Amino acid sequence: MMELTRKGEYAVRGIVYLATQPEDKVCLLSDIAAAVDVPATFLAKIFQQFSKIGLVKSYRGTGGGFVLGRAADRITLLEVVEAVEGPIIPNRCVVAPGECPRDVFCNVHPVWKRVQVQVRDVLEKVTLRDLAGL
Amino acid sequence: MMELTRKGEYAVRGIVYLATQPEDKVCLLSDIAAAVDVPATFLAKIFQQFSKIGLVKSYRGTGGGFVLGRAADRITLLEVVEAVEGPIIPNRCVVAPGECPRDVFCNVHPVWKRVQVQVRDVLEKVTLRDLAGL
DNA sequence: TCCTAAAAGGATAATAATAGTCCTTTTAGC
DNA sequence: GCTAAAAGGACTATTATTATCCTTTTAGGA
Ligand code: SF4
Ligand code: SF4
Repeated sequence: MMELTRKGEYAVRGIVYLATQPEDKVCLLSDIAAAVDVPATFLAKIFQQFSKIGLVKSYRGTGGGFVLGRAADRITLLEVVEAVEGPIIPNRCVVAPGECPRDVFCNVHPVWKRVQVQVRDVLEKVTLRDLAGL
Repeated sequence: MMELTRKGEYAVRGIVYLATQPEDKVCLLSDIAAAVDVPATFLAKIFQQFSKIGLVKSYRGTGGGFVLGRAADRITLLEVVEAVEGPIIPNRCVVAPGECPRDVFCNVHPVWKRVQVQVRDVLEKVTLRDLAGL
């Protein structure tokens, strides 16, 4: 239960690797993929998602590649994970009131909410700089 | 991400309902299923899992049904969830050292461990008695 | 002992999600 | 115009989820 998918795992690996590189260095997707041992075509999709929301900046054509969209200490693990896995939702009822008709009287509901807060809290306190370990 | 499956949700609903009943009352699966709005055939499978590990006691034949295997305040939400969803594993590397060859130098690894601890902690502190709301 | 109630177990099936691959298109540098 | 590299789209294989249905076992009661 609550397992990160490969996609999520690959996403973290890839962007953490970027964070270990000099911040002005434009990295090739193929290099990143090789370095973190992820299928390049799959990682491409992931970085496209990152790019759309500005987590990374991409340059096309010769000399192109990727750099972080912000300083490594201003990107949290939570952002990275949510970018590819979607929001942290331990149970559908936490997403919005009314999702489950039982939520008005349900005592379990607040527990899932608590789980959500705790997980988000852990992930939010970790930045790419922490993970790069420099 | 981290979403409980229907099975898990149904499992919680079903056993919480049992906890709201008088503790010596043998409840029919069909009644439980109707009360918590879950397909009876599906809930049957879930309660079979509960039964195997003693979370509920089952009686077959006429007058049969289910009762809690222990007092409601001695069954935690964690146990219930893990019974049907398996252990709380935010990422494969937390299950055992060596699962991922990178874990020796990986800074992300301990974060997932922390997530695991936090989630387990929240769920462990809640018992069926709390959830039954009596 | 036979009938009926009820859970246990097993097989199967439809749908959705995951984990990719491959090909074409766009963009940019030389 | 050639080449490098990311972006986008279509497609596929595998696995997990969400069930349903049928048969078997167990037990109670007439
Ligand atoms: S935990 Fe309660 S509110 Fe949430 S989905 Fe389950 S029954 Fe509904
Ligand atoms: S978080 Fe680190 S140790 Fe865990 S699977 Fe990913 S790379 Fe491996």
